[in-house]
Amino acid sequence: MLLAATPRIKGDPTAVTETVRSAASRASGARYGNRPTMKDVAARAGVGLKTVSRVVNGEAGVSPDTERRVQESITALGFRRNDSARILRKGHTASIGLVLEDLADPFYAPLSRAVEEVARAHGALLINGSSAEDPEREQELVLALCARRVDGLVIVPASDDHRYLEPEMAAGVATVFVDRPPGNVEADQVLVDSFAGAREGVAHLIAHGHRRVGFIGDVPRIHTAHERIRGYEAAMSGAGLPVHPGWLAPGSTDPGRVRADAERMLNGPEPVTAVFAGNNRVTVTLVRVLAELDRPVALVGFDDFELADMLSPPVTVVAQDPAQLGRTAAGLLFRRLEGAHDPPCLMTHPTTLITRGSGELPPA
Amino acid sequence: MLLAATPRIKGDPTAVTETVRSAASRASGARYGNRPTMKDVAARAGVGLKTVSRVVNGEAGVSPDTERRVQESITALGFRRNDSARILRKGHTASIGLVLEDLADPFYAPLSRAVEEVARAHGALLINGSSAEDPEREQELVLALCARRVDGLVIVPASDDHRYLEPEMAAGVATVFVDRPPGNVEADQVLVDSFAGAREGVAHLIAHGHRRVGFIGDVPRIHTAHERIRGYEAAMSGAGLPVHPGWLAPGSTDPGRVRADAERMLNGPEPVTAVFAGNNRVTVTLVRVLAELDRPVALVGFDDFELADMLSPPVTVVAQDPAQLGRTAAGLLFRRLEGAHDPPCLMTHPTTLITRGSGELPPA
DNA sequence: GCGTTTTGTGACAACGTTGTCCAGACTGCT
DNA sequence: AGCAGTCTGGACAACGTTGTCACAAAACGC
Repeated sequence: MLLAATPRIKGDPTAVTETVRSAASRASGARYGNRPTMKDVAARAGVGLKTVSRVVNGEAGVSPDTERRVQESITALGFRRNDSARILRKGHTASIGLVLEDLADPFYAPLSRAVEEVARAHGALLINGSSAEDPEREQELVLALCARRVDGLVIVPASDDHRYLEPEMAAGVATVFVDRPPGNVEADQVLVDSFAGAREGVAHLIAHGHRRVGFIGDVPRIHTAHERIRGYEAAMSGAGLPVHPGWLAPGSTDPGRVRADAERMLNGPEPVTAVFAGNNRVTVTLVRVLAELDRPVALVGFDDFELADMLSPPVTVVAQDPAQLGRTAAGLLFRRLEGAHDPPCLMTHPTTLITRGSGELPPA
Repeated sequence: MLLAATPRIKGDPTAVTETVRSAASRASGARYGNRPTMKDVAARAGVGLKTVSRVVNGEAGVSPDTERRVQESITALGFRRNDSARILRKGHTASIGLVLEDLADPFYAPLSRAVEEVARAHGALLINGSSAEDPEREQELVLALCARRVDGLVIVPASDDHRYLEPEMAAGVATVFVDRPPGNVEADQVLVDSFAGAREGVAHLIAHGHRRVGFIGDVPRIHTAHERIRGYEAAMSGAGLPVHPGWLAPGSTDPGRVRADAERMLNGPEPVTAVFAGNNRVTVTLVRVLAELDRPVALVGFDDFELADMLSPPVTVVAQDPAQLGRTAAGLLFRRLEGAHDPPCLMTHPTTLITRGSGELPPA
């Protein structure tokens, strides 16, 4: 039978579809969507419901003989405990939620992985979602997770108002904010010192002789972006340098936007000799833009990224450790879940300037 | 109150911890861990339980006045429907599970994001976990997801035997395998033609004059790795070229291992003039190794990666589209969940050779 | 031999929701 | 006024599990 007539999976015009028909075509007579329950197991083993529950949960007080019968019955029926029912009964879910901007972003992916690792160590599962930097979508996701009764939440906020979380937090959902602070709510926060990091990065450029330094970063609505702008301004004014309006270009991380603004400040009336990039997305685009120029322009980027050291010139960065951020946040969360009742705390991680070459280029 | 005395979060010796005490210190009198239920809402609104259910679910048959009273009661109590109970009652969870090797791997992160996006479009949440290439951990994760009664599973297998999934699949858990085929089970599969891709990549090197081509890839236990080895061998033998035993180096993707094997085949008795890298992890390490040499060695890598075009020389790759893979797999999954009953199918995506320079270097 | 503990087991209610079914209060019609 | 039909609302059981409690049988002390 060919699948040509079945509805096409949208968006994969190239894939070749075949029908699989391998080895033993099992004639499993099991009913679809109708799983055995403890009651079924009990009936088959000729024991009471509760006895099955005891065996499944490894509780004491079951004779070896009974246990064997129950186990046999379990495997024969392919029984698996329904955790939904268990959760309903026990009141907690052994799962935590993670909401961040983009799961696929090289900055957030390690963070996510680290949170997962900590969750696993605590026997919890991780449900995660990407907010795509959309406050409404963040809220929608977070509340969906709350409805699932996750035990706790790790949030990289896209929204700047988290009052919608108040009833949830009051009801006992532990919540930790990472990378950016919450709005209008008191909760644990794990942040990076973006201000100091950006200031150090820009000061580094100034120390290498630059007086016209540009900044291209994310939209200032985002806390970290705002802090990095502040860091840039502090470094410039700290060195007694003016900031020409064309040098400061916050906006989306869309490569087109970044490129346009970069070209404007590189070819404008007061051309910059160095650029500071507000995050790894911007840095990557700037690497391309600067490579096309015929004169060297210094570059320091916020966030480290893979192969930064293999580019020419190698890229100097203000590095942060996203995995560490995730570990810290998740650690904090589980400490709360285990009953820590300290007032909400703020943990600030420092950044590290890694000099590789691009940030040490002298002004052209 | 200082937190210095509280248990330290392990592994962040550098972070600075403070206590947060901001704006309005809310004196919320809500009880902890004891959420209002529909019953509570009903009592407060002076209506029946089912009426609340109707309002919450937007069902018809509630007068505007009653609805208003119920809504008021809901917001006043901070009620949120308990989806655990709902799931138990309704029988499906509107969530799917994704198990892959490493959420943070630049190859899998976009795949994961794509699956999430499709899930979201279908109103489902995504629970995911990393198997870390450990078959036991894969099974543990998958079964935990089944116990949560996810509606479907997308799996990048680490194991080569999925008979443990039979009862689950028989019970109606839709399952799609991505990137690698399942073992001993019939199910939908979304694969990439690794064999053809690798053969094309190696043939490309041969076409540029190389006769001593090395292969460094992942452990052959992994299906894709095995296929790529086969592709390498097919290209070599297809061109009538011998394969010196030292030229074929499958193993872990650990940089140390890759570097050691690379150096062996570059400096051995029959030094290779070109290397084919079995995946993006290997390619990245090889870029570093080759950059240290004083002679040019050609390189083609399986998997595209960010900034490959900005290295010197720019890296020629056999590209696949992980996001597309994820979209296809998730699409297939939801088609099943919506009731498609075709026999299991196999969708094979082709690869694309992207020539950038490193694969077109002539033999030294 | 009796009472007393210990051990193994099961009946039953509860977790919070939704589906079914029924009842009362209207409406509009003869 | 009487009747059918519609609209609104609620009582109740069920989903599959676990905690509580009670009860029988076996094991113990005297």
